[in-house]
Amino acid sequence: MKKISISDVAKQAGVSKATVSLVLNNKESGIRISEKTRLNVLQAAKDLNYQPNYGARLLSTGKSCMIGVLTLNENSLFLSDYDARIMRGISAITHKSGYHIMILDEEIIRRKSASFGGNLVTGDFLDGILIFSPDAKNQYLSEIVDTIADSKIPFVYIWRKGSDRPASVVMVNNVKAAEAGTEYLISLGHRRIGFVSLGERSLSGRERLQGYSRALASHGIPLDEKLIRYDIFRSFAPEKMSDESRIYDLMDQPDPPTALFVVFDPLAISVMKVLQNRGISVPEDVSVLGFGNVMMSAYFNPALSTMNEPLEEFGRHAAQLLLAQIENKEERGNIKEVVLNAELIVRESCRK
Amino acid sequence: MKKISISDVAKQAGVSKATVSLVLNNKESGIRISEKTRLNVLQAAKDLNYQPNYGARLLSTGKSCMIGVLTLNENSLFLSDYDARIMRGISAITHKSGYHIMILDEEIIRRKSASFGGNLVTGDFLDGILIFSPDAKNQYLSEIVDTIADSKIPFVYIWRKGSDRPASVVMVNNVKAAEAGTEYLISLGHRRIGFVSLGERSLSGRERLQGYSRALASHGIPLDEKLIRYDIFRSFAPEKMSDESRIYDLMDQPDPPTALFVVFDPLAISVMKVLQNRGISVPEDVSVLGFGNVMMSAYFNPALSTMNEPLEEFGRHAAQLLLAQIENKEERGNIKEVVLNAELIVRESCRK
DNA sequence: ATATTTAGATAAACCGGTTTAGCACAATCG
DNA sequence: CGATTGTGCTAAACCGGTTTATCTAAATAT
Repeated sequence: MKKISISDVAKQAGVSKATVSLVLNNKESGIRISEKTRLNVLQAAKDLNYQPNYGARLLSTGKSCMIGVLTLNENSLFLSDYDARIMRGISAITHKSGYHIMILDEEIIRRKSASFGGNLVTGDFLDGILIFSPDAKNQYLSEIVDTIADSKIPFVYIWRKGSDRPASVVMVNNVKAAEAGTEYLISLGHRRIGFVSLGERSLSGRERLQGYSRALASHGIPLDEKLIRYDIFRSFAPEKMSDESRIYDLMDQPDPPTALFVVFDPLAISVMKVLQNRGISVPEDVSVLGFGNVMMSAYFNPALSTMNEPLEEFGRHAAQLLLAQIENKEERGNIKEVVLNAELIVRESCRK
Repeated sequence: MKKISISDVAKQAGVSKATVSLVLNNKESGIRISEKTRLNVLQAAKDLNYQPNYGARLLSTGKSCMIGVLTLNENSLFLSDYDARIMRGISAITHKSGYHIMILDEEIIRRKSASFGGNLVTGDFLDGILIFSPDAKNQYLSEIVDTIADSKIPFVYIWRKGSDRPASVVMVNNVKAAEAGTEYLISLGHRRIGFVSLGERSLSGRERLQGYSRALASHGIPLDEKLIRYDIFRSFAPEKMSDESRIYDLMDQPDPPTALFVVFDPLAISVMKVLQNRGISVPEDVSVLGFGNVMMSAYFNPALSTMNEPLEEFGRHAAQLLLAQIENKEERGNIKEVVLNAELIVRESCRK
């Protein structure tokens, strides 16, 4: 039982391949087809349950209707619901326009092998690419972006401009969000506010520090280096965490913070857990504000108040920017920046 | 600047297209190429930075080296790190073999549209499909599986056999795992053990109930219906949760449970949170055992003891089964069942 | 009645690979 | 030395669509 091809349909309908193709794609090209023939072809296609061959169409049109989503955080895309929310935004848009999504990783792009379907990027397969820029400078990124840019496939950055190659980008205003978060803590009456960050290489961590500083400054609160901590745990995954001492150290100071602004929710939760186990209760003894609004933040006890990044919207914007480029080729090079704001979600972890 | 095609390489090397193709794919076919020509072609390909066109190759070989991952839980694949772990297992295997992964959803498969790249399944694009069977009977599933099966694309089920159409499947032994978990609670000295499940339609919930019952039976503990709860919250997402009364109700009985076996980690965490807020502490007053080992279980305070499903392994097995079918076409129809065991992870939520 | 336009359909080229039958020539054999 | 075998390569068909220049017949204009 062979697959039905367009010729089969043509034969069945008593017309040519060309006619079938024209009818099935019914573009408003100059070419006109009589209603009778049209229905005839449609019927034949239906009778035979004809489905166009993807490869053939790809070859002749050069359009795969496929966009790639690239992440460089090894294995980390989808590691949390965080990325998943972005993906949902992306797929909402792409699916509506008839595009499919492919997951890419560094390895896929760099694979040079001519065999095995070749390289999706250089093989001119993908119609566009969404790049999740890593939070820290990544040695491979610019190399990979070069490959992509050279192949002329349109792409857009998510999170930040990830390389010198110009392209549209959608990002959060980290400074502003951190400022707003800090303002919130200040409005609650806190003046000794700790700042707990990821590694020093984290770009978003740095930006958020700026926002934090700015908020303090605008309320005349001096910035106290002793309240700032980077890389508090070697890893904040509870299974691997080892050095809780560095959070004790923060709290055991003479004039300890009454509130903590932690730059990433999972880290904030780890911190809360360490505090609780030390007998310091949240929010009674110390308030904790997170950033990111990861799923588990709502589940934790106390539920973590946090800055919510509008991730679905993120994905939607990114997809829209990309599709616009794919569809109006003229507009290429017309790069745009979309900056979204994070909003405070008040739950249970801040008080006073 | 047009893309380099195989003809360009042929011209450059002064040989025919056929020769170039033969060299580049260097199969051990009967056809032999002299070393001199081989190097010559290779050099030309390199000089021109030739990359084979994906669509052309797909058309002529019929192999896309692309496998689809289908989920029917609307928007729920990747909703948690849970699925992400399976994905990691899958991609570990598929990437090694040079396959790419595509995310599918119900909508993509059912889309009949001939335009827009057509239907990936019926368009004969995918080399194989992995189906995440939903936990409850799904009205669309069998319809979709029919489409897939009819198209002759090999597929394998993940979680359970999701339709009448035969195919290999990889699953957890829910009964055994629940039995082991319950045994653990019994070994801790508990005799009044509550069982908290998802909706009654949840298949895994039912299987786990069986295991629970079996463990009780084998220790001569009578099954007490009053200790069993389904659908305890309308939704266990904290933001939407409303009726905490039903968990109070469980604990307020004359002879309340001293331990709770909850069939899914996020639910277990919600339960713990409600208990804590009621002043019932875990594990001091009541032990809680979960199932699934979701990421946040390790983060919660107390860290949730739970039955860990070997999800990466799951993904790996599924991918292997699928690739085997794709590659040895003879072996089709040779369906296999892989049943994996969940293992207990002891953390902080059970005591006594 | 003839010239021109137009509607409707198609033949054929094309996309860029893979695959196979067969060719030309060299090497080996009887 | 003719016959056979083997080596190295290629021409050409094929995969299944899309696209465009062209053709025919009917409709309209002159």
